[in-house]
Amino acid sequence: MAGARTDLQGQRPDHQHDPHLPSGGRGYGWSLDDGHRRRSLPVAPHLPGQLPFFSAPPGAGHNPAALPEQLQVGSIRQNTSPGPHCTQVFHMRLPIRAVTPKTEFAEIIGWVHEVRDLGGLSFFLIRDRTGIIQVTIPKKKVPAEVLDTARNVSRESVVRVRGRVKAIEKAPGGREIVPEELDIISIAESPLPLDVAEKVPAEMDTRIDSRFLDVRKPRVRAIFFIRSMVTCAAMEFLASRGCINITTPKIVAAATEGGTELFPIAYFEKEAFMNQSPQLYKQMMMAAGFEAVFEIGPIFRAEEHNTIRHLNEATSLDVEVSFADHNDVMDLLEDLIVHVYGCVRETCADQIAELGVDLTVPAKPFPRIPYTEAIDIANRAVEEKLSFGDDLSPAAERAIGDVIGQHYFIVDWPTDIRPYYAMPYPDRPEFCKAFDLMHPRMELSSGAQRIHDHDLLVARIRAKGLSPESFEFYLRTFRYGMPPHAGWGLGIERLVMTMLDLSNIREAVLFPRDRHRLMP
RNA sequence: GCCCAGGUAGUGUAGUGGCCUAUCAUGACGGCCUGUCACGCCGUCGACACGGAUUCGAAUUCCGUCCUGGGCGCCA
Repeated sequence: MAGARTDLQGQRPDHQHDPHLPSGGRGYGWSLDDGHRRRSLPVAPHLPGQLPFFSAPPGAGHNPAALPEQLQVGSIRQNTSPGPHCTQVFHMRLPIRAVTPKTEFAEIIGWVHEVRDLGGLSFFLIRDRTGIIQVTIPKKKVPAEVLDTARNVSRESVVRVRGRVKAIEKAPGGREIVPEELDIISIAESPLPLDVAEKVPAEMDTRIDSRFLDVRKPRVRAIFFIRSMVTCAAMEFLASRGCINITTPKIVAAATEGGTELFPIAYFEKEAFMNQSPQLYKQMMMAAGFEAVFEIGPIFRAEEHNTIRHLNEATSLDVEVSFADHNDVMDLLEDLIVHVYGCVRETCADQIAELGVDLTVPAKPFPRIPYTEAIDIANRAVEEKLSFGDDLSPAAERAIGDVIGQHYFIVDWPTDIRPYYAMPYPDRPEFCKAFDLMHPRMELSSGAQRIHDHDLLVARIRAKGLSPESFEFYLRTFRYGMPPHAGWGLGIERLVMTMLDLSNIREAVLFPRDRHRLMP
């Protein structure tokens, strides 16, 4: 490992700082093992259990006790566990956000966000995922090595800065570091494939080509921090409601539901497909007696669509609950949406501010509009009139969304345009207990009470022109005691997209898979 | 699958037959500058997707290829 040392670090006398790696057994080369540094560093910047950058800012009135009861589930909101966003897992350096005007001395590691050279004075903005800090270099006052390194550093290089913190009104965050040491840990090539400082915009295509750089932008990173909170909050919420977290196969034998196109793959000597939905498997877990399950996982659709709201690989949050009907699971879905919005609002204030969105928690209950009424509303607004049995066009969805102006359900769909497993109303079988959850912009989720009667299910499969034989692995679970059940599937990307008012669904996924893109 | 729009320095753009060895911004490089915060100023560098055609002359028109964006369809 010692041989790996490069001349970038050559001038540094302190061997314990070798950034090249975890020297054997003791963890990180940067661990705070030097007596002097231990003394000079501020008191532990990480309060136990604190989420350094997800916690609400001081004075923001973070008071879980004041929240409506339905929002007070679990620990994420209350910051009692480190959680997935905690920066304090490693102690190689101080997270930039933890450097305050009161900090005396700090060592930070981050990316060079911007450089402004004023001649005798130059400013470096150093960024990590917690924030940005200004490093000020008065050329006549810093060591010659620092000056030398500062001359050679390029934007987006990773640098280590160690120095005294000064409280300066004029500096961003009211503080800056004057370096005693400055090392280039990893030099960035130039020019950059896109401008991380966001002075010049980049097209989505360029951005995805260099997604690792694109997500360095604080604005883009904020989307994914929030997405993380969305899924964490949803999981926590569902667990609190007694749902069991399951995973189901993504490689399946047959086109199980008809309808959407599947991606074929080679599975040894057999043909197989990428699964379009966990639907059949989560229903099978009702037969297994799990009573309530959820899964967050990928789904694959081989449709050649080319729109800002479709992906060929998406993330679905699927829920299935026994001894429940469509109304019960709509209530659950509504509660989940409100909970997730609430969690994001409470814990991601910085990210919301970064994105400049107005994130209001939707009010319960969401209106439940029968399909026939939805058609009427749409027909008052759109040119292309819909008739009974038509699915809603994107224009119709938007027209209804404009009228309703908030999240809403469309209920009581014609049985013919819903999947075979949707439960028809016994007294009017042309309608079924299916629903869609709509955001004013688009569909977020669809679900239904399912058919739990074997023979009725077989009849419905036949009526759809499908063959019950190819569903035997599924149908047999209905012959040994299948409870009544209901459930839904929710598109995570669409949830994030509508929550943050993103113009393109690709913004809500790190590495989108669409009609043309397979890399990176 | 159908339709529409597009491809110009690393990035984002202007440019609809000669005014273009191509505009502006950002960037990189060099120089000046001690409180910037999209720092400022001076200078330099860097591009017309590919192939063919029309024309005295093509970034610009036409044809083909490749690539891209979007709408619709499709999408429980």
